[in-house]
Amino acid sequence: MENKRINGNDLIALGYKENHTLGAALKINSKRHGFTRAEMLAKFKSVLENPTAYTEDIIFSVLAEAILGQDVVDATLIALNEDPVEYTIYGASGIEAGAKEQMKVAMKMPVTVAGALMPDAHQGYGLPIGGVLATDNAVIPYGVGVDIGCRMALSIFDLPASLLDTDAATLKETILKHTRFGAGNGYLKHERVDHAVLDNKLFAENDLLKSLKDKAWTQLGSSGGGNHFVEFGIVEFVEKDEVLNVDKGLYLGLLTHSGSRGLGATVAAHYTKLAKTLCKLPYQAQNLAYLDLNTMEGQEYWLAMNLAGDYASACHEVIHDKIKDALGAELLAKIENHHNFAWKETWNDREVVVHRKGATPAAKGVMGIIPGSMATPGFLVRGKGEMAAIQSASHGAGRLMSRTQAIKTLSAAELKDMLADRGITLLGAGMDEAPMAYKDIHTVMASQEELVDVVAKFSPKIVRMADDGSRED
DNA sequence: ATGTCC
Repeated sequence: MENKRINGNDLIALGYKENHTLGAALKINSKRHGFTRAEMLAKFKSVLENPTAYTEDIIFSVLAEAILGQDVVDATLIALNEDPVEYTIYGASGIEAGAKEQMKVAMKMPVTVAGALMPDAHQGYGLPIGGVLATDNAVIPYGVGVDIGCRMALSIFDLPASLLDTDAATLKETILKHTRFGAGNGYLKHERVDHAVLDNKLFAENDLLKSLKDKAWTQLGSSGGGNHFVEFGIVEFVEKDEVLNVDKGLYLGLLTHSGSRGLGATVAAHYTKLAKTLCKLPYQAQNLAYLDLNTMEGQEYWLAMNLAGDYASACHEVIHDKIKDALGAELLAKIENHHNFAWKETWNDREVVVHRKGATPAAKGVMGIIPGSMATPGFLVRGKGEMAAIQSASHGAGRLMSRTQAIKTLSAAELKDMLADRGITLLGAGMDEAPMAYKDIHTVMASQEELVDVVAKFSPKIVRMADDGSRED
């Protein structure tokens, strides 16, 4: 406690305003410069009270200048509205305060038309994960998320789910052979496959994308890390679905979760930085910097975002095709959806840009997939087109604890027992992906009954994720 | 999420 790191709240308590001076002070504090916490707090108080005395100070001049100029700078910033637009929260009691605070800031943005918070929401950069935001002709790179086009795909095969018992070894080998995980990982030249997405003319027209094309090729059909997975499981239809034309029964399914790999990450980083230089917002809203779609930069991002989305889709397609061919299976149905993306949609008779950052599109009749965790079911759903939710639903159960907290507190033995108990084979994965680190999917689903109907249940049985070394097999 | 800071 004595030497605890000084944070924004400590500075606000000293009288600092929540603007760029806070950032300048925290940046200085990050080095501490040999001062104790108490000495540093006294310094910060003194600089705030008499900034002119510090304009030549080797450490504090940057802060002093920021304080002296703050009124001028604040006047040049794009102002937030005083009153946030009202928005609906689903499953509010299970959502951390930080996510709601972030949403409130987003609702004060001058371009904001409407918003909604999904029941799996938690804090992110700018817009919370599980946040849906409709804007007027503007796109927020951090409203889409850093993994542009992160998405789900489910293949339902014409094979009985009993193969998971009778042919488990073959299925396990098939996943291991045809998937690749880990940050930065991809395929060697002779292992690569081709896909029409690589012929997109943007790879020749946009300099940034040109520089990323080769990496995109090497990573085509790979899965990456974090919460991404490829898994076999049981697809359960309790009754026939007339639209999909799938009979009641238990089928072998392949479910994948991944995004646009290095390509999307680089696009996101580039345009977030660009948006921040073009769109100067108050401190609390800096990560919500937006690009006007009537500008060249806005158009460029829109096209690059769509390419990253197509690329993410292609990655899933490659994985599903390889595995379907290896099994010699036929497809009964295939369902897929982005859950980190922005779309032009009509909301209450108005054209808006809908950002879904960790949210499943759920327009009336639109199908989507909401995964649980490695050891809990996911759901094939059909949207109800609820306008209060901007036609969206959650993109999963949502994290209950941070990755670091999960690795520090959860028991690997407990996870092992749970997997054995449920008959689940886990390949790779770290403790941060243990089911105990996630909210209860059933509670989350109950919170969004107005948003989606459940069509089928998916129970994971053979799960592959990136290995981060925090768990022994 | 991301070769986890060009």
